[in-house]
Amino acid sequence: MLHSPVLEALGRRITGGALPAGATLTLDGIGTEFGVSRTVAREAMRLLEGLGLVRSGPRVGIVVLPHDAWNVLDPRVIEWRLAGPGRASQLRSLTELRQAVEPLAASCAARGATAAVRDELVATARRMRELGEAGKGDGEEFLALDIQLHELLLRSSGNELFSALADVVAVVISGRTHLGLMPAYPEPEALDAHEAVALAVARGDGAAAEEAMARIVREVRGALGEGTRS
Amino acid sequence: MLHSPVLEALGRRITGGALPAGATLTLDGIGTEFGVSRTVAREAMRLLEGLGLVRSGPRVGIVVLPHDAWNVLDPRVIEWRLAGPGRASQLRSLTELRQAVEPLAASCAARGATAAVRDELVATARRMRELGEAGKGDGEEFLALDIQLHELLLRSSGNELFSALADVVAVVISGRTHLGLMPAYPEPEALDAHEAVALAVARGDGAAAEEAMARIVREVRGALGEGTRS
DNA sequence: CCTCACCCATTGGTGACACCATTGTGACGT
DNA sequence: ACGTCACAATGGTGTCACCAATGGGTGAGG
Repeated sequence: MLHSPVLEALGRRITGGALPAGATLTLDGIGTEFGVSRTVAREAMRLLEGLGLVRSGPRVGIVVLPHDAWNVLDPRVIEWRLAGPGRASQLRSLTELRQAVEPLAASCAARGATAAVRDELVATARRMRELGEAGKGDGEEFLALDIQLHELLLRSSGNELFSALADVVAVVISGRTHLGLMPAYPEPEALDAHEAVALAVARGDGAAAEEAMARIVREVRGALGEGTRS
Repeated sequence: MLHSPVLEALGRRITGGALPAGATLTLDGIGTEFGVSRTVAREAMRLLEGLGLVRSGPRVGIVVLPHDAWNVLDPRVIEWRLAGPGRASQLRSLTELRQAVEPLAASCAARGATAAVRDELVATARRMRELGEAGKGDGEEFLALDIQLHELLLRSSGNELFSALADVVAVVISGRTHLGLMPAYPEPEALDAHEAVALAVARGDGAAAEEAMARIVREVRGALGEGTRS
């Protein structure tokens, strides 16, 4: 897979704004810049076209499209934008999406999760409380548990569209701690809410799970929304 | 653009289940079947790979991946699955996603929409009521208005991720009437709810907009959830 | 029966080529 | 001076023939 370098570089360059909408590229240009043949440049370009980042036509070359034509829900586009400038804005959009999706996903999981998943959820929440109360709320282990809990919920929702967001949510959560936005001692309410979700799902109480998850996401949103009012 | 036929055909075949997970293809096979060169077969295959439908490697050919590896949020995948068997299940998943996203989007739109959009929303809702009470709830014009209202809301939410779902929601809505699931005389509650959303957004009342939109989507879900209990 | 090395089918990547749509330019006429 | 039309340059689209790399099946050997 030799496109990776080309695709990655171009994708990041476009989503990062280094190549603004309306900028044009040529296959030969790409080929010579990356020291790669026309064919692989073409394939990378096709992928970019599939992501809605560019449009190509004879005589005009490869034109960068405005951001409202992008497939902003594609994991690759999300990752690129999360890595470039505008990371904060992207994080807010994603958190808003989480706010919409995760409560309902939790409610669905309360109806559809297997017994094994229910057990794992409460065990995870319990472990999170232990670590949090030990002042390790900003550590890798706490992060891994946090991700695991949310991923378990989304994947057990019985809705493949929610499951598809699990990776994205994982990236968002890890982004928050790696950006140093997590306190060593998490808010007790956050710990309570995580445990409440797990327990509600375990006993099949969809409404309670939904409400507790809504509390979690609201807290997350408040934590990173400070100062960046749109 | 010669990949379109190949990409479309293969995509539909895979998402439709005609090519089950584990099935293998070869570039030469694709080329001869569609009367196309290896290069374009390769590019079509790259696109499919980008959608998570297949994986390709030397000596192994192109293998179809299980459905949990698919980019189920990609508009093309959604369209293909909506056209094939499993349309009903896909429709339920999408409606669940709408249930999660649209209420929050309406709430955001109440804060962010322009004056022009607010006016257009109430005009659209009013026109829907007229048509609905005239017994044209299953017609093309009513459908167009319904789509317009939801699209305006999503696009005015100020969240690009919600905006990206506008096309999908449009397809879902149109799918419902084209499948003959819309009554000529819509439920009065549905008409009321649409108007309530428009008015709430117009006066900037996010909570009311959210609540009214939740009513709409709940009604939709009930309408197509009958009989297909999972 | 298990292990391991080898073979070869099939993708990955390259370069050269013909084709054609689009666009910009310039000539021509009014 | 301005509009129209035709032509040529540009750069993507599709094809072909070729070589390199890889990895799974196969068969020999323990």
